[in-house]
Amino acid sequence: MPELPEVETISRILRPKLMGRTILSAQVRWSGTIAFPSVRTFRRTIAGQQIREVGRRGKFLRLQLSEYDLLIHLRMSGDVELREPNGRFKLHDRLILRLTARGGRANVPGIGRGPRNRRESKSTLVFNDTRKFGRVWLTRNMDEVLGRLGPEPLGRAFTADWLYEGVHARRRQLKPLLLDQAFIAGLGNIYTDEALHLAKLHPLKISNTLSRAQVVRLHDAIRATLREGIRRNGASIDWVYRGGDFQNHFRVYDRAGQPCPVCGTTIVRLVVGQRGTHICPHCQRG
DNA sequence: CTGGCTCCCTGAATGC
DNA sequence: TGCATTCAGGGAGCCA
Repeated sequence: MPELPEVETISRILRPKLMGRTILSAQVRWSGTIAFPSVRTFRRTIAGQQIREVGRRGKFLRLQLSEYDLLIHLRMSGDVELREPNGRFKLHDRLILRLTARGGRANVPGIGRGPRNRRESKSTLVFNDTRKFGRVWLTRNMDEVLGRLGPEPLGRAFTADWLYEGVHARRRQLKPLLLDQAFIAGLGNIYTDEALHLAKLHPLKISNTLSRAQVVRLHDAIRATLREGIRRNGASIDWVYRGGDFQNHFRVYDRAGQPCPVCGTTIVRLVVGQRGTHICPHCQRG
């Protein structure tokens, strides 16, 4: 399931391929995909928009367009890929954007100028999402979608001091707090379990009981885990395959019954905040 | 403020 | 073998 490192990987792959291209038209194959605006308005508005920048905020993929932002949340099973148009769909394709060739000029009916150039190598940007949880927004004011997100854990604002203040301003179980996108943006189930194990902290520990040293460990662990995830191009599990390798280096996630890489104790799976949670009962004592 | 629960949805795993 | 049931998971929304 795409978390910060997976979305970052997708963003880095797409960025050089998409920059400067213009969206010719949109085909919405499942209307529920479009969170905002209406499908009708979405289709009309996005045509003719040029892709100016590709980036990420939390787990959102962001395509900065001429006048709008296209925000994509992959949730569980979403994937975005550039595909050469062959007229065929894949199962679970939800949204298809027709693009000009790299550096190509817009040729939108009613907007573009000049005759259609059939030799142009056009592409399609496809949002494929098995479980239909993913959503897409097209907005002039992205803060309406992203405004409540917490800081980027790999950004400058995310310091050990900030984290200490944050966990002590609340009284919450550690894991649900780390998963709360309004607290920190980008952590999901995998990286939270991995970071807590690296920091030797129990997921049920109450946030405002953390010592200074524990907060520093947690801060370092979050950053180290996310950086390793990005370095390995994310984790490739479920139906989303990105060529990532991090799934082969999990310390605890999805490893119940197997030995802890640190101490050899058998890893246990429990449920915390309705989420499957994996810990080493020796390294992460409550 | 906090946590628990449900819902959305599909495919893999499990049960009979 | 085949059909039915269960479960996972990100985030919104609801309730206590």
